[in-house]
Amino acid sequence: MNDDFDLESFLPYLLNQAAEASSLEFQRIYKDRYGMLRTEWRVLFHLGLYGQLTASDIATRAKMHKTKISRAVYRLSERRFVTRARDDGDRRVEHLTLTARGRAAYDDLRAVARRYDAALTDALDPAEGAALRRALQKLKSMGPVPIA
Amino acid sequence: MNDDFDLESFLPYLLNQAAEASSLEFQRIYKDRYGMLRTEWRVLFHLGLYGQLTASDIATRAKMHKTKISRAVYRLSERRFVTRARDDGDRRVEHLTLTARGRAAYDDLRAVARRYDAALTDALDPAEGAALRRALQKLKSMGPVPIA
DNA sequence: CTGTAATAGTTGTTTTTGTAACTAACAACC
DNA sequence: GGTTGTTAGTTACAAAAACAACTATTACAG
Repeated sequence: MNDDFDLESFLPYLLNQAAEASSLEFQRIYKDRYGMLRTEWRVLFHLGLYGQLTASDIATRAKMHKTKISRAVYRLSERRFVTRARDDGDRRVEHLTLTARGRAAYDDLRAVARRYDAALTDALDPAEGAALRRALQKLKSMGPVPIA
Repeated sequence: MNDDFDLESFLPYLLNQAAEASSLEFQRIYKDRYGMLRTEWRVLFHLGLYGQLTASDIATRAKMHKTKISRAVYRLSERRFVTRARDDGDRRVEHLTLTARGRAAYDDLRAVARRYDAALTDALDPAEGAALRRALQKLKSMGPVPIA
């Protein structure tokens, strides 16, 4: 029944499994501590890292759909993690900023992320880890691959 | 606003982005050609690769929840990609097999997957690709990492 | 100006997933 | 043989994601 194709080393499959496994515990933390969803965590991190941004900025940077961001921002502002401020020049756009509470959550989670990343990296040979990151960067910023 | 933490190289995030990017086009193919969902494709591949299996076998191998598999099997059998046969000894278990139609779909998609994987691999240095697969295997089969 | 297109963000509806509770069949122990 | 526990798989309900249509505002072409 078997042939030469190996599902376990098919890159899209393998990547998904590794991504899922490596996200699990971190997810548990931001969920348990702050009741956040994945999208919310991402928005929080973008604001923490890059400062004031608009929803569109985040959509572009994080490659997430704007509706997901809209809802994430809604929930984050509801819980006082971010504040929204209308732009004076263009009243369609909203500038998003972390509140003190939001920044505290970000600082906390960033510290966890750092330790978590370090722990993952430790499980790999140094060269392997470096190659992994390089390869992942290439893959993620690779356009559509021409196949049949 | 910035500090030394880099979101773009945080492994869980990076892995997710790479996984998503690298799955996109393959997903489009099994969806367009056979109207399959990700779970359905996975079930199909497991049956194609390992022959007759039960839902539980697949759940164990693919680390997917049994409800997902139950629904995937339902849809696959509805569309005549797989057949279900009760076990005589133990009437709780069902043996799943690909139909001719299912095997044809599997053969087709496996060929696509092979080409797709090759194309992805080509975008990487040979050593990089090898390190990537090794690292991903380690990550996916790594237990919970002890963090704060 | 004014009508048309474009952009920022939101809302509504449909799919898909996650989780928990369920049924049916078997096992095993007394 | 009758409880109690376990396993295979399904179903029901709640949470989340995907997709499309929408409002409000700005740009801009004639």
